[in-house]
Amino acid sequence: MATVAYQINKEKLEKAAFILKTVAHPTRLAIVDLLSQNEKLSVNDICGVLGCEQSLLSHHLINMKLKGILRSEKDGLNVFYSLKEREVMKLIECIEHCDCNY
Amino acid sequence: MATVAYQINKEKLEKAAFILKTVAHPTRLAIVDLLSQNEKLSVNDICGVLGCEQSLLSHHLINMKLKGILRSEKDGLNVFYSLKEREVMKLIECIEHCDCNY
DNA sequence: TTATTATATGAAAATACATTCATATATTTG
DNA sequence: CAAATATATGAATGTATTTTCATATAATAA
Repeated sequence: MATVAYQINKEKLEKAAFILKTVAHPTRLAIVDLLSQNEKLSVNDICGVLGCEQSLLSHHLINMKLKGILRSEKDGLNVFYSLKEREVMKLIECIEHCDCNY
Repeated sequence: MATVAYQINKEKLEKAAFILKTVAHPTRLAIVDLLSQNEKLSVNDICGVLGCEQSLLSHHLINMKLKGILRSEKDGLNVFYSLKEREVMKLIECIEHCDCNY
């Protein structure tokens, strides 16, 4: 075996995997996509557009917020979510250029 | 609720999620990273570098190959894997610029 | 103050994914 | 051909993630 130079930061990869995992779900990707096109949206807005069950959507949103991808602000009855980490938008674009099997 | 323009291709997002999921794992990310720095490596090479159990590594590699991210070629006793879809390298870089919670 | 609406919460059930282990196959070497 | 080496396979197990459901909370409106 050739000696393989390997200087990858293991922590870095674990962090990357952690974030990727959060986004690697059709509904959550759709949320990112939606929020990249709309400054902020209420849970209900998103619910309506995605046709996702309210409680399930809440779980997703809270999870994404917890992981630092989204932020939220309350306004009366509504809670508006927005992209906190706009970098993740690029993931979708990046993947689009892939020519993997599906 | 404001009418939200939503013209996202659902299929596109499902495909993206599918690929992201494949890569969203520390070991598999490390494999991508390794193979972005080395044209091709045998299972054994990777095993040695990552300190990953052979059978588990095989599972990962075959899975990634199945999903079109890697390719493999046999040479005697060895099987060499290489990146088929080099675009995925960019995912790691992209994520690095994120400032999410971890 | 009761009803309504929007969102969150938590536990349970369902599903998917990762890991291990024992073993198979295929190739090379003595 | 037997032994050794590299890789693959598949079933069993363990673990994590997703979904559902019933219900709670909080804000507003009647």
